[in-house]
Amino acid sequence: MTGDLHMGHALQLSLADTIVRTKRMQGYNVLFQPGYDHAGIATQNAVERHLASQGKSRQELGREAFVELVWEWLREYGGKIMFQFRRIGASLDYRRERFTMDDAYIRAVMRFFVHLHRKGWIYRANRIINWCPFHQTSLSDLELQHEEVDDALTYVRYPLADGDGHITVATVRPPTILGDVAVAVHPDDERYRELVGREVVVPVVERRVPVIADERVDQDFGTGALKVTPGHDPLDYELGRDHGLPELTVIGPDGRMNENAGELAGLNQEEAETRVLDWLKQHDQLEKRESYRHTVALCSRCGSRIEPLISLQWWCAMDELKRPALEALRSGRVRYHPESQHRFAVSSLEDAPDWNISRQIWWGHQLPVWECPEGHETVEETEPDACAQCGSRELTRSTDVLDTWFSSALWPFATLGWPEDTEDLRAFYPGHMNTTARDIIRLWENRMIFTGIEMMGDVPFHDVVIHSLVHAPTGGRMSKSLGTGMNPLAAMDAYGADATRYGLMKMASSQDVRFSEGAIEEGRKLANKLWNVARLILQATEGASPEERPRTLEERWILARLSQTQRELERMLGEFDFSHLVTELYRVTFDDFCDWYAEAVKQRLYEGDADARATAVAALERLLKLLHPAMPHVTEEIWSNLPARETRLIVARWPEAGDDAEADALAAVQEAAAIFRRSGVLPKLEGEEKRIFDAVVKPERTVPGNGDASAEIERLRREIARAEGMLANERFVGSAPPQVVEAEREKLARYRRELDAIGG
RNA sequence: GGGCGCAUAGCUCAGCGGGAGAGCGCUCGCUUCACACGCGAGAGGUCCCUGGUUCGAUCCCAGGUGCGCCCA
Repeated sequence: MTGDLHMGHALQLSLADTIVRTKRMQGYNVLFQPGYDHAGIATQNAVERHLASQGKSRQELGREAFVELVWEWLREYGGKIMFQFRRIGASLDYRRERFTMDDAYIRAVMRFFVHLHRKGWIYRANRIINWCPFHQTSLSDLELQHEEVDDALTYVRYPLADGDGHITVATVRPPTILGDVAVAVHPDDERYRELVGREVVVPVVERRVPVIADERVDQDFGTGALKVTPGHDPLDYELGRDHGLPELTVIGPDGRMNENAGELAGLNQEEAETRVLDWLKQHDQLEKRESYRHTVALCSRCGSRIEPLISLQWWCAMDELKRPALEALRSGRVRYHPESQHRFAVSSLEDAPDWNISRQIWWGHQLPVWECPEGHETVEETEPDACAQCGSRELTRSTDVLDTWFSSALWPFATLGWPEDTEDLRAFYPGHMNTTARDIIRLWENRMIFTGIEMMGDVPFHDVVIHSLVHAPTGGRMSKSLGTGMNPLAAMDAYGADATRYGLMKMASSQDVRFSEGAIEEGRKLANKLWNVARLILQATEGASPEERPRTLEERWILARLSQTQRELERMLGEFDFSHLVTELYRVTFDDFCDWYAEAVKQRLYEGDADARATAVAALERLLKLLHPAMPHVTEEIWSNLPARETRLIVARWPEAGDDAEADALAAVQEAAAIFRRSGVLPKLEGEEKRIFDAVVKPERTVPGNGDASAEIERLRREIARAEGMLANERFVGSAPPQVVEAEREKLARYRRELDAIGG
């Protein structure tokens, strides 16, 4: 909400808007709805930074004042992006803007939470979670970033309790030694077999802990002996749970050593590490340190190193929710495009663990959970008068808020008035398509699907288009901090919004794509070409009314060609093949419309041929309509200069694709032009073909290219030899499909005709 | 370690069983009355490597090499 338009938005809007505009022109009742989620952590982070710059903290303000400050902040800085959406031409229904913190939306979120809680699918439990020490909140697995860092691997000797030797353990986090409750080895590991069941002494705290055996230990990591710290490592947490070990935490929510750390309590981790290493050196238990490169989890918002921590959180059980959603994916009721992303979405959902939905921040939907002094929990959509169990009136609301995605999951129907039964819901739920990037599949798409099925009884949409990730021109991730970010607003300044849309769609082909300024330049060229050919036609037709009255070959041909192209475009749109779609728009404009049709008909327009003029305006209209969904601004502007237009182009009727039998009717002329331009040999053409050839090629003023007749003869002879060779091969003629052999014979005949025509 | 994907013209990328393509860049020629953000022509490629299947492989299969992204 407080961000600027980035490449991802621009690409997504370009794709979606192209579909939306086409469907709207085709007569569908289209809803393309804008809005924002409240971006809990990101927004709170921004406001806290602002506070910090004034030397204040949210704790000083208190919760209520802080939340009010966030609202002020949003009023001041929020919503700018909606103007940027307009600028790129996204034809959203801007009157219907929604926000996940609207009162009505909050009611929907409360309804959803209470619904799941009553079903028993929301529960509270102590588990190891990802803790951001900066934001002081839990994070879901999906809100992390992973980054490679250079670290040290420390080899530490743990003496056996009975005084006979030691086990060496390798760790990247020495301070967690204080929380060790065991040392684990692999049961098959010969080196440690005899030690299983004995005890070792944990350094610094000098606690006796058992040596246990577990198959999950990686024998090849470090020394093959693993220190077990259930309080501070996810794998250790599982080991500890399965072996009935205590869960000891030594690092607190603030990232500092806690009271269990004895004399190290209160130190930050850097200080604690120094103290632990000193102790180890003094006691000759530090075997060695070696450099070690590994990936660590960071908070995707602030970059702090994530602290795995045992914490009491609210969870949403996934087993029941995901079952019908998986069924919808497997049956194709919801289909991700391309197919590879469908498989990814299915496996992501299959593997989805229970969802940590609580966050310890202030900005968001506060949980509808009230507690009485007895510790009873009352869960209601609105504040209850008394505890449901003991009737106490001293109720305190939970201080946790919900994961932003928990509320976003309701977007497809909460924005339409749910839980009220509204006309909008009946008209627009379920929707049809949704488009986003791959990393949003697990965060949002899958969650909208199971939420829609659970609350609405149907999926929220049927097609999900996963578009490419746009990378920096150098290939890596786009990143503001690396200076490799590309700004779509700058691209629009330099090339225009239509060109930017075109370029982004051109890039939307493969899974990952490098940002290419050339693609946007191509879009600008197309817009410019279109503008100029429209000028030609408007100037040369003197206000003629559009009407398709084809009298000549080039007119029958261009109308057939436009119809054929339109069918191709419709097919590509149906397959969400945007890259080929815009390429086809470029081709039909430059090659068909400008280079052939416009050149061929130009003279007749100047001469005042009424049929030619009416047909030219009509053909231009069809071209504008085909281009409009991809390039709305320039087409609308040209359209506004057209005579006798009945409406604005955005709501004009999509054309009916007509007969395209004559779509190749210019082939002979085009072939002749190619030969002439290469070789200077004038072809034998008559009647209309001759007239079109002369008008387009202008042989009297054309200096043939670098080739000459002999080069052309040479080329054709090579082709003939190749085709003859293939057809002389009995195994080819015998094994290849008949139509392939036949095609080869036809090509041979054509080459011979052409050779004959130029006198070879 | 697991998953997905990519390697084709100088660059960005299409094509994916029967003659190697586009746009940009480059070279050459065009004051053609819509457009030089233009028109026309041209040069430029062991289609990553090694095997296999096939009458035929850039395309299918196996292995290798080099990259990118996501997740442990």
